Amino acid sequence: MVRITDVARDAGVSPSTVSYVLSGKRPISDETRHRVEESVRRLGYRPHAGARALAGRRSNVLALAVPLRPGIDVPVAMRFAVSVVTTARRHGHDVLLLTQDEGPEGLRRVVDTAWVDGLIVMDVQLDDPRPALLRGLGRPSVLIGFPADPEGLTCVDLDFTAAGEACVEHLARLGHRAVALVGSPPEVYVRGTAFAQRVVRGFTAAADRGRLASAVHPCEASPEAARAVAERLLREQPGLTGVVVHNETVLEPLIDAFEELGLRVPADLSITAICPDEVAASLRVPVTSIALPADEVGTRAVELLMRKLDGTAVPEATLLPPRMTERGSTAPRAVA
Amino acid sequence: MVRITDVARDAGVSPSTVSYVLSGKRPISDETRHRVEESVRRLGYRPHAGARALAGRRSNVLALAVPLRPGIDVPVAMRFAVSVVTTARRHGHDVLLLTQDEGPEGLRRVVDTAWVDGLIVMDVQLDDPRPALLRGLGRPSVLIGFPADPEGLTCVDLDFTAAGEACVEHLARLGHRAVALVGSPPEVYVRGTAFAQRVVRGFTAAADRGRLASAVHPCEASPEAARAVAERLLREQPGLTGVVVHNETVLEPLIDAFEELGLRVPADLSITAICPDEVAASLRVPVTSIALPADEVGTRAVELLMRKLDGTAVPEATLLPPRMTERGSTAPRAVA
DNA sequence: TTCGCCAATCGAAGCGCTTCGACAATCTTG
DNA sequence: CAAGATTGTCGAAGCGCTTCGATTGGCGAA
Repeated sequence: MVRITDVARDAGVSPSTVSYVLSGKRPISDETRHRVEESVRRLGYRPHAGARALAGRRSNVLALAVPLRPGIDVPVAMRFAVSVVTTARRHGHDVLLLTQDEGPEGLRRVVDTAWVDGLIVMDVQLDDPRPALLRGLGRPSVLIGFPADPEGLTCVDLDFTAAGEACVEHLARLGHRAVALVGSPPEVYVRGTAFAQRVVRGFTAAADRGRLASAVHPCEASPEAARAVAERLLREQPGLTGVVVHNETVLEPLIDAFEELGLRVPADLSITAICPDEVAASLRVPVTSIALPADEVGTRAVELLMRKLDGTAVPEATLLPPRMTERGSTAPRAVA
Repeated sequence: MVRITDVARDAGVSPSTVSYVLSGKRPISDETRHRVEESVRRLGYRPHAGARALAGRRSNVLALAVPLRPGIDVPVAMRFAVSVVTTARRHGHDVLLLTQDEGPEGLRRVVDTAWVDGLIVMDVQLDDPRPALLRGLGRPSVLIGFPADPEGLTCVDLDFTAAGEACVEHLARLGHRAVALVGSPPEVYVRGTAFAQRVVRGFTAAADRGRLASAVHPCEASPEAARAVAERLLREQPGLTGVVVHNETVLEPLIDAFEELGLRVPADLSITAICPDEVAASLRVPVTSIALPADEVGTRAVELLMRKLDGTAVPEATLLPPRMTERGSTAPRAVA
């Protein structure tokens, strides 16, 4: 193993000079710097991470807590993780992978042992125990998703309110005058993630603003429930021509139900969804949708964390703007 | 932060005694040990990971290189990663996540900086540049999958030969006398992963042994290719009643094609596959299949690595036995 | 010419831990 | 009952790096 003293001897300088060349924390003359850099290259010197962490009080490692719970969209989670790793590397950091099954204790452990400089916690739920822990941990952290009380934390997520709005506005622009939201199962609104409510809020606000008739229907994750909701929608809202779906599992059965009830998509009924692109694109009728921008969320989370590590103040909430992909499940309202 | 000297003072012993209590590397009297353990608990002492890595020349961290390349089954890869982390934790190790985009250099970096004690590399291909690198790295490593030349390396994978055999034997047991293998796209056999060939070998060997008529057909990953293969099979092998599919993307179109050609599954034709359980189970006709046992592969990889870290010799190749899940796509051969 | 100043570099002191050799104290054994 | 072996503990020396204060030499100002 090549040590800093080996480089120093090779370059004819002291170890501290080598350190300063590498860190740039003190001015070094061009000539010396070049000589040191050349020695580093030639000897293939790589600072010992443990020694560096010990002396410098910085490990250049981030912890990433990934979710396991059922209901998680695995490819999305993975894309997110990859973008975190990639961005962290660009900032000279490595990523320690934590899974849920060690529980919140795992977070405390990697902080207490000084393994990590900061933490990124994915899939934060409304009733999550981790935010409270993070507040007391004394290390910078960034959350993906919003807990019940985001006070004093840094959170990143898709702007679900804006997503709900964007769906309605898209339909309104196409001339639709009566819209409905098919949402998540009822229990999600009670104790689940905050984003469900935010979609409802955006949906309703945009509909009211545009003077569209609107209705919201939670929906269980079963084909039967989808069928029931479809029938109910047509019964209760006769002029309905636009539907927003925020429940990927019922998307397909819902479309089937509508077509069996005699409505063609998009000729008679326009549908937009908030769901992963893969789901929207792989349906029999590809659906115009807004996806969770996993790459962007990951990148932003790391960048926010880096700024916190630098001591810079960052906003508590970062909401990423929704981006809609049109896929042909929406069309201008047919004039009767 | 609580240091080892704090614990030592609290327990009335020297720091080295605390260290020996924690590591168990020297005998300590019961009485002293209990006093130290009590102090550790009360003060919430957690050894500084960097200091430990520096002094002990062991970081207790593993690197896990996850694949990104298209064609990877993400949920399977994720389950694998999770099982690696979980098992590593059980052995007191953490896991550093490496992605492909830093290239093989990333492996060298984490080894040179002494971040990791060992490496686990997923998704090893026949022409992979990493095995050569690993050989020269001077740290224990375990590969998932087999490179062209596994000499001197430790590799784990599903026993694809046995999987091919198991499929044929299952069909033979049901009375089928003529079977065909629909395999991966031709290019996979040329420069892809080694497992494709191994399936063919097992398939052929078992068929010959059981005196079944057999044929092997590579197949492109398109519905049209599936259709073409289906037609060709029926034309060239008139008595065919059993098909083994090792190509998840054409599984569905293939079944459609057979049914359109007038063959019912499983009444007229039995089908078994080697593919992820999710794929096999979610088809219109759930398919009897053999899956890659992701959890088991991950666990085994870590355990092998731990043994190498302990200096124990381990086998170069570990082949996990296939496990078949019956799902109703296979039936006894109808007697004409 | 002398003084102070700044830039560039060095030396030494730690960071918190493990480990090695030493040393009492206790226990065997002939 | 002395000599040696064993057991339990301590002190000190690092592990490889960063960082702080000190030092040096060259400079312009007095």
